[in-house]
Amino acid sequence: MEGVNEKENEEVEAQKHSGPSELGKWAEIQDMLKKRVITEDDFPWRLPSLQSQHQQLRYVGGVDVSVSKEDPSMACGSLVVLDLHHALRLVYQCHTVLTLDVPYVPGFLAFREAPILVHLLEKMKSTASPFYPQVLMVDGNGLLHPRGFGLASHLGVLANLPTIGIGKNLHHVDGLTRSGVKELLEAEENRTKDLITLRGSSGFIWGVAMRSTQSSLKPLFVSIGHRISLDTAIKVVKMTCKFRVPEPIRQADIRSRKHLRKHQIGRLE
DNA sequence: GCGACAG
DNA sequence: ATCTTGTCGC
Repeated sequence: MEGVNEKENEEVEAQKHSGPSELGKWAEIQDMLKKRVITEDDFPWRLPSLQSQHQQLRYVGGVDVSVSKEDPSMACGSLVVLDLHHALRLVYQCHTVLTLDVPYVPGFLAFREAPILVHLLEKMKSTASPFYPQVLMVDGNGLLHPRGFGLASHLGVLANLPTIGIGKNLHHVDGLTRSGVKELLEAEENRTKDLITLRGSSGFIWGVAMRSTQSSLKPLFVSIGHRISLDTAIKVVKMTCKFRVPEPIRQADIRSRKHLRKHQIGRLE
């Protein structure tokens, strides 16, 4: 009977940023699209192995959006594809500079970034490039999200592509907190483990905290995006980690930054 | 009531 | 997210 729940708080918050009840509508859209998420392996390829007469995973994509600090309405979205068969060599990259009007609101990142990324994917698909990604890594969470539908899942459903969510920070959900996870990682029993299952107080497994490199104390937060199981997602992430951040994400990040700077200098007066 | 809150 | 060079160490 107390009408003051989290949803309403979000709506109040929304009006400060995106107009009346915007967040409520966004949450409805998320709940709707979430019904289409597939949380098991759903693709024709297999993980790379010595002998396999099946199609193998080879082209792994990564996406990122960079924003200019001096002009927060200016952004650059990037899509890169790396070749798993050739030491993660870059085989495709595409960038688009545009103005952003949608603000960043925690829990609603997709409404800010997904349209840009969908555009990049559609553009690539229309060229019939042989490098179209078999799986896409996204800088943002998948199931690890207040409503179980973060950017990686959102993009996966819209593009109908297997996606993996990669968070560099934990988004608090279901009793999981940064300090709590930090203590888990430092617990004696987990000292040497590189994977910590993120089980919330509800019992649901939201993803894993992963030490992607031996030298990295700070974990990566991996979750299912769409059309892939958590186990497979973890394996793909491990295969692409030269440094803490997996190469597809890292390359997209580096290149979108660089592209944005170049674009700004080009139109500087 | 206050704080927390992916990028 | 963004501002940013050098620097400490394997």
